[in-house]
Amino acid sequence: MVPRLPGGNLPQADWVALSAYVEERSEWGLHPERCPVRNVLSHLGDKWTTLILIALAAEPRRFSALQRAVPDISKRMLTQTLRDLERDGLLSRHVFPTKPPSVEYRLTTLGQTLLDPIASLVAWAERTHNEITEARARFDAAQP
Amino acid sequence: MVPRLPGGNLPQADWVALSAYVEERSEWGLHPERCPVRNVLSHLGDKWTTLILIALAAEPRRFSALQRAVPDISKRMLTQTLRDLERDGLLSRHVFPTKPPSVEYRLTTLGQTLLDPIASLVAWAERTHNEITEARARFDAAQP
DNA sequence: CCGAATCCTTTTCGATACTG
DNA sequence: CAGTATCGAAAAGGATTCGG
Repeated sequence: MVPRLPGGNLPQADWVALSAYVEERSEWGLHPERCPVRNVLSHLGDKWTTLILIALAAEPRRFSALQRAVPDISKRMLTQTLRDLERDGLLSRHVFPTKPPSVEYRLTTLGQTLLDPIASLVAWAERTHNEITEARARFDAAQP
Repeated sequence: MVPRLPGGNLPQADWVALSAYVEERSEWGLHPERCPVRNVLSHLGDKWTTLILIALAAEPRRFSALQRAVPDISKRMLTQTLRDLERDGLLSRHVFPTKPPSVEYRLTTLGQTLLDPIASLVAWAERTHNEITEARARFDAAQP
């Protein structure tokens, strides 16, 4: 049994895919660990991961270049985020034995495949951020 | 000047869109607040928002139904997440004056438009989570 | 230049108890 | 049923210092 469309005007592919996903997993809901979506989202969920991936979209960059691309990240968080991404196989780290040493980070093939979903999110954000800002203002104005 | 492709085999649309985005904003980098992407991502970044949106993809649900769909969320976080989504205009809240009262949440038109990017992410997660798990194991095994 | 280590603050979240 | 209020634990993040 396919549930009815919420508004009646949404492209099918989106909600069908998502509700199918939820239905298939209804035995254990969206439980943590066993659920790949939870796993991935918890990753992209942190403050910096997606920004680093975006900064590496066009070309490999060095540590200091990444710091300039994301101006308000600390060295600590940049190091940690890069390590996590390397661990997941989304980027690779290349050390050049210059003096002083330089280190380059580049997306792996796997990492590049994530750019498509991210680009989709970014485009959505640009399209809708005015509308969202207005919605927030309305909501706050209606509050006692 | 368009930067060179990292691997040489990525579909153009993705990285072109993203690097264009970064280049355009290079004056102020990806600074917080002024940057819609930061704003949106910080939202989807939290632990529950995306899961709630997925749970509402197919049909409107009541508070308790949402708790069943996302079994490990607390009432506190469910309330808070729903409020934030309502504030952003992504879902609407409908109170039915029954006894005891029931409250239904449904995606707005704006909220529905976010399902497309989310579905893209979910699909990516399903495609790649095996590969990511293996990458993690390799990385951890290589560690002293 | 790149990053590890330490300390400390802020934010997020869960448990519990209580209300219309 | 659908929340609110309060508290404390835990995680995330920032500042600083040090080293290869």
